[in-house]
Amino acid sequence: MTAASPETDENRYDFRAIEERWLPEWRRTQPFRAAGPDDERPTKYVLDMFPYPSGDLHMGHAEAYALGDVIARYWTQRGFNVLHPIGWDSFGLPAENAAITRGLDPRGWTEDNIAQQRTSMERYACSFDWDRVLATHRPDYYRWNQWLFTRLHERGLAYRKHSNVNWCPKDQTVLANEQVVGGLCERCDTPVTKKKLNQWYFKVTDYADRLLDDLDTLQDTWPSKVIAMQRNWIGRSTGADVAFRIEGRDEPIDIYTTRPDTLFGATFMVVAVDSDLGAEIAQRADAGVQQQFDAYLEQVRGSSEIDRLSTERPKSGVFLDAYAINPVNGERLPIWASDYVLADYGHGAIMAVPAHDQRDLDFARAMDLPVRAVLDCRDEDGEALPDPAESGVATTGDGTLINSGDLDGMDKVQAIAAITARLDADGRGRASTNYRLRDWLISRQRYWGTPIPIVHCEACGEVAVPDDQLPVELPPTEGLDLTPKGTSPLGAATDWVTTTCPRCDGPATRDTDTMDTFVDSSWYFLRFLSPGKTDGPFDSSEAARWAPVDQYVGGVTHAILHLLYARFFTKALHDMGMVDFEEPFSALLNQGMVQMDGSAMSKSRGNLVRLSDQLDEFGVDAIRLTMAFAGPPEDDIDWADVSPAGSAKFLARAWRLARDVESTPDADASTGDVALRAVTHRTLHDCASLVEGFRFNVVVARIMELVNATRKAIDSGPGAADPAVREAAEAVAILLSLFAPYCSEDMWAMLGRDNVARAGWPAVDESLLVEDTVTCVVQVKGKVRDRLEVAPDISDGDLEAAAMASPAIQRALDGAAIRTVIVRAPKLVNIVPV
RNA sequence: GCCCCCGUAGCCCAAUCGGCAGAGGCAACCGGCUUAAACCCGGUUCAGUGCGGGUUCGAUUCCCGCCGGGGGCACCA
Repeated sequence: MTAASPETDENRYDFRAIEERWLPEWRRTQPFRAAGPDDERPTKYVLDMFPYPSGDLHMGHAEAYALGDVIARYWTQRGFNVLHPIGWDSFGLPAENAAITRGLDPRGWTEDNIAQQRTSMERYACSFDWDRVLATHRPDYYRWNQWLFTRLHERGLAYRKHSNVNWCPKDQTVLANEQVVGGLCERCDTPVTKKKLNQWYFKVTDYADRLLDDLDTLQDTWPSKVIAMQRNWIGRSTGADVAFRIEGRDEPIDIYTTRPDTLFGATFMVVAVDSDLGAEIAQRADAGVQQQFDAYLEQVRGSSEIDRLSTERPKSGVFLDAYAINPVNGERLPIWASDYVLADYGHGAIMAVPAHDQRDLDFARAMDLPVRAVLDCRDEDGEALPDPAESGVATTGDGTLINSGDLDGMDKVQAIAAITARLDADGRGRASTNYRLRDWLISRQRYWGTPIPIVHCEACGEVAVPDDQLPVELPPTEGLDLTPKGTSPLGAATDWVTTTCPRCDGPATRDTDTMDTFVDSSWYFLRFLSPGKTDGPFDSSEAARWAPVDQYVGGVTHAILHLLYARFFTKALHDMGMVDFEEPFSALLNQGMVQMDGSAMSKSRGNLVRLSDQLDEFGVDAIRLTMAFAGPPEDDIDWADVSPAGSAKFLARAWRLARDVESTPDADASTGDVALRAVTHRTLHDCASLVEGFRFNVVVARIMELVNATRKAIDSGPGAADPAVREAAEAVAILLSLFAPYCSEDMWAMLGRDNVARAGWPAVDESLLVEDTVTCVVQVKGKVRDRLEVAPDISDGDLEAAAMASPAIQRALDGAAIRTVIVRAPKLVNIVPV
């Protein structure tokens, strides 16, 4: 039975009363539990990116969940068994910072926020399956992070290495490459520095090609922007490795170049100052050179990442008093060390071709090194481009080879092929591919994260914690100083750190780093499928039934980080035989951000709009509707431009339709007013494809039209007792159930029915979609001169005749001879006079 | 510097094989209801699509070049 009988209602729309009526009802009935394997309906997995529980929900959440809910509720109405779960990405720095600054327990703080957010989500009428909630900070979740880590470790995909890492001096922790934005810490905007540390990595680079190539399969279902960003980020480039013999060194040095065709133009070599190679070559030189090198290295190390990133900065470097031999012409090339060559890309060394590379040219001019053009480059008019040595502008385009021995006269493509083949034959080089993408640094020197399940044993080395000893739970915070100090706070938990080796039972210590929280979110979509499973991270049969995610919804802020990592995990799991698909998210919708007066909302800007205030003032439905109606979902919404009051007014208007209906639920719609029925069925028909195309703003506009038409039918048409009016009002309730759950449920109850969310999409009567006449536009020379009402199936010939017979057309033609007549029956005729 | 997206009424936005520039809303104004106001109801005003070319019988739509806004990458050899 329904919660309250509509007769007791006041005669006007009161969103507070309506919310109070239905919220407890839904809490009790849990209408959005996903059905089990016995259910015959096709499945649909709709997933919203799970939130970080940093406080209560804000306007951004409200937008994201409103849009995700439209999709989830739509597929439910279409007869699908929908899985729409929610959880919390609950490890991370805010909890730890609250612990430090306010002395709060991170667990308690986190759980309190989760409870608050959950209450708000329920009020917001999110159609989540509340039986599947998960939170990544709970041991029953992060246990499987650890389990997965050990599987990756077994396969060599999780490894530890010493290297220069990004370091945030404020958070006192390392950062992944992806978390450094413009040389600043993504979280706190502190300039990032470099530090040499022994850290854990996931070998994402092993998957670089697949991560790049499989983007093609997402072409039609992911925003092109996100695909472009991922392509950019992976940054695959093809070229060649070339081996240069070094005087006084046994082993040659490999360099990587994308332009082997310019090999004859190499006039010096540059090694990265912070590479092992640079140090080694400097060491071979005399004390004076060494000293210069050391001083330069120190200077480079001390400069911030921002300085280093500035491309306008003058080039700097040190000559190492060493020489390389160009394999194609035997020339001696001086070797320099500089910071413009990166240690961790390619081989940390380059051949410099100043004539045809701007960076090399800048360096050559600064250090007074020779420049030799080996390409004859021309502009569009065939004029020779100025000599780079004179102009200071490198010619980086294509050109005909010159000064290149027997390669002279070739074009770029021919020369690259020829020289690569020759080097390969001589064993001095080979075709090669490089990536901008680096391995994913996952260790963090912080407390609130998943402990890395590794034990360090003097005898056995790194030993993975066996499955039966997982989870390695975080020690309590009591007695731990969580203040960032550069080493993990877990190191101070002596009892926790001290352990025995799982392999030899000897004394051992636990690894004290915790995992990047992006590990947590890389596979959570699989945990939702069997959140209570205790003998594995997820159930394979459930995965086969639901996964991959059919529709993922979230902000574009995660276009690179989270989505790339989740894709990597999925591919790794695929290779372990745990899932049978290679991409986690079949379709992706990025919603925009909610702004105020043209800029992001923030307390400091003083333009913060509080969600709870908006909900109190306008009601949940009006806010949800406003989010959907504001514009295309991927566009940003400026709250100053939209009208939640207007949405509330519209909902009241829709609600009154149901109130005014005078027929009973068994009324036969087919006997109703045909004109109104046509509008109803046309709307239902069009809205389906509009929702599937994420054109939610247009859907809302169409519902508004239907409401207007129904109102007119009641007030000045066939009247409130006509069955078509009931049919229309019911269609409005069902359509509105995607956007305004409370209002539509109340309408549905007034219409004498129960549970609008499961009402089902009404069958569209195709015969009502055919119009009996169409307005045909008749143009003379492209200008509209007349309109004709014609049958939709009129022939071209009849239509042309009708058009020519029109007095208005004859007047417009004014006796002129006719050159052509274009007929597009039944909508248009265009007559073109001579 | 390279790449991607977007410019339609005062504002948010429609116009989906190139075919009547306006579906919906906000704001403004007028009228009805009201003792009055709000609510509600009805109605009206407002752009020729950033600019310049091109293709076409016909361009908001396709092509080229600019201008303006947003975003990504950027010393990655």
